[in-house]
Amino acid sequence: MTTLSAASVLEKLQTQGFRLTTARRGLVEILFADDSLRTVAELMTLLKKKRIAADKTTVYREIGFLMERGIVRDVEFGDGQKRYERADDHHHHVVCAKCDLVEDIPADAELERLEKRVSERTGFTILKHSFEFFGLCRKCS
Amino acid sequence: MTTLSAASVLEKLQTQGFRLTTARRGLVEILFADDSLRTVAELMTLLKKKRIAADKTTVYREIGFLMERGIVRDVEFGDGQKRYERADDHHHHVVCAKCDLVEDIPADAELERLEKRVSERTGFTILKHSFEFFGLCRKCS
DNA sequence: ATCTTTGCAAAAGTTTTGCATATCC
DNA sequence: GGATATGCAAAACTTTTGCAAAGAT
Repeated sequence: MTTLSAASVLEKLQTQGFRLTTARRGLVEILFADDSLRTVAELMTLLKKKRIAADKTTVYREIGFLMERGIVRDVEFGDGQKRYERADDHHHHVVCAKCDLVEDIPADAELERLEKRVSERTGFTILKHSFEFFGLCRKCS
Repeated sequence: MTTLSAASVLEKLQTQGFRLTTARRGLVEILFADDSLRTVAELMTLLKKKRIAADKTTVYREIGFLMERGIVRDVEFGDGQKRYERADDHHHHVVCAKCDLVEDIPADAELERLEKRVSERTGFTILKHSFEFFGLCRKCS
């Protein structure tokens, strides 16, 4: 699983006939700068910092566009708003119930093996999975 | 982990000074009849079948009440509405992306061991986790 | 009688849709 | 020109809140 650069994602989209608008470029750059999870509100703030004006409709639509193409994926923590992250570089999260700190869980072969186990036991063809852990971080516990 | 009956849950609540209203009784009976996941809309339909009239506010409030007491828990599949299930009898789900079939994943010691591993690796005190698998069921794949 | 629970209406919050306009190639 | 992308306003949905009334013990 290679880690993509914002530039390569954008280039590929352009090749496919899609346009490199400032909103698209900004969002891809933000989401591929690191592996953090962003709400739509956060994405809009970050776009503003880049001096990119974009309506929330545009942000929702662009995120949808990027999800349909498997570039971005969404994660839900159960607080009512979805969070988005780059879809390559697959990993999972621990969320602190007190301070909302989100950290990645280091890659774990055992974690990934589970998909096969579950497939064998249920007969489902597993396309994706979501593992989230909730607890107290080192400072809060 | 014992599997509770609706009656025992209700009895305990009564002991604690809470009232056994028809809405409370109906919701606990519905949620403890099996281990399926229910949206608020579904809960309201099921209440109606039991000839129990309850406002959606009441259902939301009652679910909140039951969650605060650890009787019910919520699970998110990412489709915008929360689903609720009995909190005892812990297990996980596979969801079919095509027909929305939800099945339980058979108990798996390896699955549960992960919580400890994650705790060790991140330093978090893990309070709960959520594992959901999405794919195609036997009929749809 | 008292504390719990309810219903109704309204509000809040996130996400989606319609449509006309603008933009890129 | 023709497809893609955008903004604005309005709608759609789920969930929450305020408050007065009703219900349970």
